[in-house]
Amino acid sequence: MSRKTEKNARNRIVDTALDLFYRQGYLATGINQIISESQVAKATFYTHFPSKEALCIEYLRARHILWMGWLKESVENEGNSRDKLWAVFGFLKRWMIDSNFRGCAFLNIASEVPSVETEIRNEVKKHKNELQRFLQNIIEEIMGSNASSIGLDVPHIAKMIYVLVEGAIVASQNYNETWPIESAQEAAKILLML
Amino acid sequence: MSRKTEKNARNRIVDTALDLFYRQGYLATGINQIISESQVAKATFYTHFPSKEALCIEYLRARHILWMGWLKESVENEGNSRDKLWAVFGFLKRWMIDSNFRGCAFLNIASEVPSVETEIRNEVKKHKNELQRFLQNIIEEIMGSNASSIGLDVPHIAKMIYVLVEGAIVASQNYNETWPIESAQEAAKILLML
Amino acid sequence: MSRKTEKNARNRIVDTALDLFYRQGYLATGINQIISESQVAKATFYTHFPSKEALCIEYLRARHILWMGWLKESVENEGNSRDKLWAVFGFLKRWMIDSNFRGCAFLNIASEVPSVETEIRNEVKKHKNELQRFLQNIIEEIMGSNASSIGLDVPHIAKMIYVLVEGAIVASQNYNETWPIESAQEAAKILLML
Amino acid sequence: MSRKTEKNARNRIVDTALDLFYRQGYLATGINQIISESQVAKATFYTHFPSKEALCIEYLRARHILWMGWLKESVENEGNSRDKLWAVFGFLKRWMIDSNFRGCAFLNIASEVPSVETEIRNEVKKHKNELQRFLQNIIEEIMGSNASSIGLDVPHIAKMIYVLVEGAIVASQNYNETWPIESAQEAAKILLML
DNA sequence: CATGAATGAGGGTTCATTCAT
DNA sequence: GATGAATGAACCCTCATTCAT
Repeated sequence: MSRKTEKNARNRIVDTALDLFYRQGYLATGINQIISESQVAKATFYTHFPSKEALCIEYLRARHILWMGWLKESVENEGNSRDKLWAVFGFLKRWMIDSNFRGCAFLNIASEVPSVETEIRNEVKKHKNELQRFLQNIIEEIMGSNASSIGLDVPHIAKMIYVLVEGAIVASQNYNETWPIESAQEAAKILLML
Repeated sequence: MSRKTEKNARNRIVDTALDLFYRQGYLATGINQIISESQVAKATFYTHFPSKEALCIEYLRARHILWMGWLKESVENEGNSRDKLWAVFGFLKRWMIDSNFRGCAFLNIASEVPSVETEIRNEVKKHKNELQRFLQNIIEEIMGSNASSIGLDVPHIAKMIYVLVEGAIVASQNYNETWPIESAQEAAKILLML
Repeated sequence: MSRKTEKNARNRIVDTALDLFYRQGYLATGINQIISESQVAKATFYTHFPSKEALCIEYLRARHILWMGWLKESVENEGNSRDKLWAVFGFLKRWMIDSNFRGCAFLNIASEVPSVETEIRNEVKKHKNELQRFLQNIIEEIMGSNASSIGLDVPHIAKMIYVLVEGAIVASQNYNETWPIESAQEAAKILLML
Repeated sequence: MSRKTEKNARNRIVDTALDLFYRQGYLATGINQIISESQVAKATFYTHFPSKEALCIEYLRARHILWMGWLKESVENEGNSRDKLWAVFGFLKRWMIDSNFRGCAFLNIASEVPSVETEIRNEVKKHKNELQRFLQNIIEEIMGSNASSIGLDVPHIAKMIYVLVEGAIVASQNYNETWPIESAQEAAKILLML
């Protein structure tokens, strides 16, 4: 009894999308491949999802839960708040390697779907908002609630760290190497030593 | 006399690709649209380019020259080396706004083409290498050749700045806002104040 | 109510292939013509056949059944085993005339598809194997199980007759005349009179 | 100095056609491949040949000279007229093996071009006529001018041998084996032992 | 004599979606 | 809830041929 067939059709479809949309890209993945790998009839697909775009939304939501889960797991055993931040970069490195440097599912979709006013792009923003909140919480733990001596407060620093994280991901994706993540980590270290 | 029709077929095709591949994406843009907007017969396209992918290579090379030109223009009137770096961020803001926050043509293509061992992805790497060199030259001017007091040398800092720039571009693209570029600029200021 | 439209799409496609692939040739017949004469949408074709080559396989199998049916019909009313063989040549003549001397569907395809290790060429071989078996059975009936006085046994003679039949078909096809079939029949008569 | 480039354009084109039309087939070989392998510009091709079909005619004529040359060479050292006939079958075997069992260039073209009233098909017939004449001459040498005891004269027997040769070629082509040529030879032996 | 650019028509194939059952 | 058949539009690419130079 395979892992896929013991689930219902809808779950199999989403699981397949999680794999194919991420690895091959959204546009490069056809409905035919999805239904074929999901072992689902074509019409069955359309009883569960009104369109390919609807599946994409579902994909992004599932991916969000998955990835944020990985992220949170990676810090939950760290007592020290600074260690949490370093754990984030450690996670990024492991994740990029494990995913064959495919990069961020959400930024990738944003590249494929230029139109901003779409539900897809909205999901991307929601994901990045939560990533920012997550990072800001850690920064807040590190810095305390008081602003730094040179006038930089938590939200400012958090945004810089967030930008570093994004740059680390896309640069690592481009080069198939992890040094950008290490550079970002070093930069974060400096920025927080204020 | 339109700007396009006074050129020859090949140039019209590349110009159209510069527009469409960037705005709509590589996969979302069909050969049919390209030849129709280039006012060129289908077979004419294929006398100039062996495949859509070959045009993509040409597109990336033309885009590289174009964008690096913009980048270099933006700093050439700055005498001070620090001002050059701030001019870079100024350029990024203007560019993102003017391009409707479509982001980096090269990173977008890298998202659409997951396979690393392709000529396309190679062009992306080459572009980013030159961007890194450009930034490193400015950092070198700023820092001088001597390493910073806390042991960070030019290449290290340059990589951090590069990662910040990448993060600024993709985050700005995602949010359709310029604050990530400003955050990156602030972070760069701190990193270079060592 | 036309003969074609009362059947389902798949049958209409195969029927059309039976006609066009045979009359015009495999390469000279495009998918567009097939779907147009089958009254079928292009995508419908590809729900039934993964490729043009797959239809070709189907065509060869259908043609095999058809042609072997004609061949067997032509001898089934002959009591005498020698008469059966002469009936074969009689059939060849009628068939070549009725088919406008287009010749053997299988040999024609073999001429169009040089690569031997293809499923298409394999179907050709299978057809010719069965034709050989059919002829050998008749030869066996004629000669009995005992070898001829000059040492030629059934399989040897059967192969000669088979080669004669092939030569009769292609020579008749080339000249648009039936005399090669008559020459082959005469030769067979001599070979079996041993 | 390669063998091809020392010749003029026209010869290079015909040489390329001799190779490609034979190996790949007429329809499967495009003008582009021919001009590319001939190292000739497209327009140069059309200054020498009004159409692809015209090149095909030229190809068939060149092939005719080539193949008949091989055939005649194979018998010219045989003193005995019977040995000449056996030499023909010996040649067929060597030729089929050397040509990778691609078979008769003329019959192959006849399969690809069903329309009988074409110059192409006419060239095929002319070639086969000469092959028949060649065989008949040998048969005549063997049998003398007097008819056989059972009333078969030279033209009759020659046609049978011709049909056997055709069958030997196409059957050998189909199976990628030489036994049909040997079967034809054995049959010829019997037919001539009258 | 030779040429690269240009062409309309068509090649085989896949797209996301809808339908009747 | 699930299905296979059917679809029009579009996919990338190649065909044999002609043209201006």
